[in-house]
Amino acid sequence: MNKRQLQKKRTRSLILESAKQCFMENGFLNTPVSKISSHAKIAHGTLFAHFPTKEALILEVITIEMKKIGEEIQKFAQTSESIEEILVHYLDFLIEEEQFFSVLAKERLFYSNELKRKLIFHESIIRGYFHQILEEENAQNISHCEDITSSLNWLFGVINYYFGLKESFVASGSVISKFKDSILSTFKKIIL
Amino acid sequence: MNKRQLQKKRTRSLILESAKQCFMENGFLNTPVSKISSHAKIAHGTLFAHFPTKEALILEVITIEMKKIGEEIQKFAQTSESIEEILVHYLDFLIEEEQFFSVLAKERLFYSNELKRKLIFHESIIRGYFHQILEEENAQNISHCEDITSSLNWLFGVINYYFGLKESFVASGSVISKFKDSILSTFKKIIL
DNA sequence: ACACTCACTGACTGCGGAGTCAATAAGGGG
DNA sequence: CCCCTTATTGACTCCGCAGTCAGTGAGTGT
Repeated sequence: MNKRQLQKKRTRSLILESAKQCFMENGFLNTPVSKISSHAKIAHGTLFAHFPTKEALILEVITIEMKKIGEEIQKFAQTSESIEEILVHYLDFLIEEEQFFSVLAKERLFYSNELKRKLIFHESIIRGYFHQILEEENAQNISHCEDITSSLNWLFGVINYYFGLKESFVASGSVISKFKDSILSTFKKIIL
Repeated sequence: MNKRQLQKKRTRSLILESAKQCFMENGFLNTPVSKISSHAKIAHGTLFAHFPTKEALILEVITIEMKKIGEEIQKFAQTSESIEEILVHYLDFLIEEEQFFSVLAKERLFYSNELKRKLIFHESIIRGYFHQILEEENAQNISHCEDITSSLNWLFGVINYYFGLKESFVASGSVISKFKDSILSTFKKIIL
């Protein structure tokens, strides 16, 4: 890879980093492209040489992040024995990336259909892991969850609720870590 | 009231009706003021003679709707004996006004702080009824809900989740009515 | 009948922000 | 060293939309 290609690649990842930073601070919709470019210390037009539209940039940022989650989840889905264990891991992961996810939770309902489909696709992978383990535990009589899908709706429902109203629940810091124990114990009630 | 005052009042309520209609179709944020005025068959400027800003109009529409809910809830809070009964009533009410509430659920996280506070205030009234009844049932050993507040977070969480992803869950018709039974049975598990 | 008030009109202004493009300069191939 | 390629630049265009305001005509009070 020669100097030019290297430079281009560096600029691209610089844009992606700056974008993620800005998006986490102000949300996707409230971040003008100009803010990202000034944050990355590049010209406004440069950004459009790398990404045809703002939408494409958002899509890329989210795709990258989702890929990371997918890998992370897969990792601890394989090493976790029980539904409780995998849920703990999942919540810990959300806590780590809470800034990003809370923005996502707040704005997801506004995105284009392509973006929505992408999000749903990734969420369905995560749901898949939970689903599978719950089925296994049902079979082993560890849990007795008649309707796994709707139980997971409750789970993702609260999580999104906490993310969405984060500011009402905590002045600063993580909402999920504040309610982690409560989430765990209530979810157990639902699946038992 | 003379002709003029009457006319003004009529125009005002015409605007409010049209606004609610347009908002339900396209959401608050994606409805330009021009669409509301053309729907109401009045001039663009007329709207601003009645409401100083678009924000004020949204606030008014939501306030009116919230008032209705408050009254409705109060009515059946007084006549309902058990938490299950009041929840059924509440869900039925949401089903009736689902179009409006699903838009609200999707966009609530984007509103100005004043609007958010207003929504939270109204929601807290509803929560209050549920809270009170749950405390009473706890006292009578009908339910055993250690953490009422967080149980209600789960409840409002799923409801918002279903509203937000409505289109993914049902092609047309009401999401809440589809999941009503599941919501009731799961909530019972949580509070018992 | 006359003057005045006021709801209503719609063309106009201002603004924020997405996307464009001719110009520039640095890199690479011969 | 020269010419071609290409990443970068930032001023500019375009667009949608919120909010304005001088003008109009019907309503009102005397």
